[in-house]
Amino acid sequence: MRTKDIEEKTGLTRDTIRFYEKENLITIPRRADNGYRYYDDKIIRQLKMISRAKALGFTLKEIKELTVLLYSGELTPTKMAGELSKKRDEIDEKLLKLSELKSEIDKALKGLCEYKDELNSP
Amino acid sequence: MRTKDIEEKTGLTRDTIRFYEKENLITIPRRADNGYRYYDDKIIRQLKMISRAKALGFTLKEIKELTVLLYSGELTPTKMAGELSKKRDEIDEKLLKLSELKSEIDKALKGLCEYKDELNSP
DNA sequence: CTTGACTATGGACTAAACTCTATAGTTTAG
DNA sequence: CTAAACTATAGAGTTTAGTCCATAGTCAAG
Repeated sequence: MRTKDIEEKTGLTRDTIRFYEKENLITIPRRADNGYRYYDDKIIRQLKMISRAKALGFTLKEIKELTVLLYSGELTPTKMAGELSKKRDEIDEKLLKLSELKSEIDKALKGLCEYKDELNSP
Repeated sequence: MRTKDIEEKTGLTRDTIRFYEKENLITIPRRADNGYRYYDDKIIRQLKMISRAKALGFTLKEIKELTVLLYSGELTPTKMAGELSKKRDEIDEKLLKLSELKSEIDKALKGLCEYKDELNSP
């Protein structure tokens, strides 16, 4: 898959993807004879994961750690297990924070309903 | 509560809090006679919410919208309900993304366990 | 062949979100 | 009282994460 296609598929711009390649966030794509990049499925998965993690407030540094863990196969299984568990904990922390935020909004919405009910009550 | 205390309570630096004040992300704190800021509970709640939302990938612009919704009391209930519902949807989207990320990590961890099991199997 | 759409590159530029600097007043503990 | 720790300010400086620019090769359709 070439650059324009992958822009569409991932929602990331060419420049952003190039930036990620330069920062070693993704596997270096193979090149055709004309110098064009070809992105295989693995890289697409990486980019989708980056896009997702970015939207969740992970820094590129953190995301890089994650992609190394998930896609590079350079770590020993023991090391990987340890690091993945840490990442999992970070995610649980964010899940908690999101739930808290959601609760706050639900509370405000509930307050609005009660306010409305008061307006409508006889 | 004065600045150093609030730094500790929120995990945000003085400069960051000042920045948020300047950007109108928080209610302007009252001042003592000596010019020192005093932060009441409402502001502490605001700062904690900002800290949380920031860690979840919301931009300061988005966070500002949220604090207006939750803390300012300037919007009509109908408008508020609409906007809060939108924010709630955004959070649900992030919850989904987090779950997907967590699944990917769990899958990798599971793969490691199975790899270990294979090593240990007779 | 031509033209427009695609691709590439390196490096300059931008925006968001702080962080630091220089200066100076106030508080607190010894 | 003294010195260190606290507070304040405005504006300059830094970091992160892209985005743009200028240039030029390649592809595809007419």
